[in-house]
Amino acid sequence: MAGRRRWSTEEILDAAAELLRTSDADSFSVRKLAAALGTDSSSLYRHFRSKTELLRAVADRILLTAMADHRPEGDWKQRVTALALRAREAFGQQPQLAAVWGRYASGGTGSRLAMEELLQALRASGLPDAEIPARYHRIVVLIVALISSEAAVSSITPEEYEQGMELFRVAALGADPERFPALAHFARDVRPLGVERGAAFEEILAAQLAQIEAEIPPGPPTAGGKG
Amino acid sequence: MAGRRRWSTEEILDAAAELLRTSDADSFSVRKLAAALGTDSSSLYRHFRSKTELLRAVADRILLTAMADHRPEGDWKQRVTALALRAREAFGQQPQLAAVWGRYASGGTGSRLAMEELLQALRASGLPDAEIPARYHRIVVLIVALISSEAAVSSITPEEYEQGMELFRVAALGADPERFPALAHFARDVRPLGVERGAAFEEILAAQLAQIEAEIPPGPPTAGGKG
DNA sequence: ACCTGAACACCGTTCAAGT
DNA sequence: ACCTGAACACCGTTCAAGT
Repeated sequence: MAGRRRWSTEEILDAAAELLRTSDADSFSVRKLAAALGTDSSSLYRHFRSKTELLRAVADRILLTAMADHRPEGDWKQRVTALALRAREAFGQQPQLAAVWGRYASGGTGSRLAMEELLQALRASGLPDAEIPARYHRIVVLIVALISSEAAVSSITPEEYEQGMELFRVAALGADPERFPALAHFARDVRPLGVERGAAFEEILAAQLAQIEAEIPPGPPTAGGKG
Repeated sequence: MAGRRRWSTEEILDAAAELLRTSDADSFSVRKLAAALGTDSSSLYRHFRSKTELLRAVADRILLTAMADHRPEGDWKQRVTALALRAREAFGQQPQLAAVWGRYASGGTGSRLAMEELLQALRASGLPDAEIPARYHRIVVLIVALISSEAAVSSITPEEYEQGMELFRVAALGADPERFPALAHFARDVRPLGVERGAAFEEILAAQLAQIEAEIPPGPPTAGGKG
């Protein structure tokens, strides 16, 4: 096994995923990946046209892993929520992948599994087929935005975090009550981005799903009730 | 005027904003900014501790410009929507700034103006003061996520866009109907991220605001009616 | 035919040496 | 006292020259 020289595309993706998982913040690079594989960065360009293409493939792999053992449960809203939380967890501490995924989507098998589950959940909602693509699009835009934004915020360094908190404190607590009456009034209660974000994610998604539910025309209930 | 050697922080911010507005996608760099000013990049580090700090200051300036002539109109939901659309327009084609803003927020005067207007709008909604900070946070998280995500998606190059579209087409149109029945069924109707995003932004925000409105306790209507 | 060392054209940031 | 040229430690990507 030692001194191996040839690497399959699969092995490269695995190594990249591993490096992304274990390395700090934004420190992933093609050169470091090559070094971890004991080869030169130039040889990786035989497998991928660019760093983006490589990261896109890794992102799909992450999604695939997250979706592989996913079993839908509950009503359609619970299914969409569970799907979103899975994706969120998968990309949680991998801001670079979340950013790539957020910009280009992934477009592989992982992506297919996620698309399929979301579409199935929407079909189970009772929405007519004609209404589903627009709602699907809205949900995807929302989930991708929330996940990639959250990952970006979570990846700032402690120093950057402190700097941001300080700026926020100055902006809020130092606001002139004459010019900024509402801000001065709530200065001690408002929180900056990135603090206690967890709940916001689910609340925002729930509001979107509730809105879609309100648009469902009355009809026979779908199967799944207890009695 | 020619041959000037000293630059104020203000002038540097203006030059940076100008360079960001006119340069392509991700091509902004400290070195290019220094070159545009006719100086060396090292001299800029007297004014800013890091590139992030510089960009954060420029982002706040963008927000300040967008908010300076903003006059609130309509009911609280219209005010929040107008605010969100202003910010969206301001950061629209400046993905680097949107990314920095999305990660750290800006924390200057522009930020204050935006915070103030959002808080005032929420107060006008009839929500009790105690409920406002949590709703405020939800709205901020949502708007920042949508704007920075949209900017990121909009900044991909034409080649990357085509690559992404091709991946999406393969994933959707090539899906095996046995394994991916819903995806195969909707293959021609679903759209990838970044296509016709405009409507989704407003729909998602509207759903969130409707949800918040539903949480408002009954009370005397606020002023503003016609008759 | 396949692979890769070395190079190209960049980065952000620092600091010793200059004026 | 102030400024900055040159350097440090990196990037992603290409391609001629090697085996």
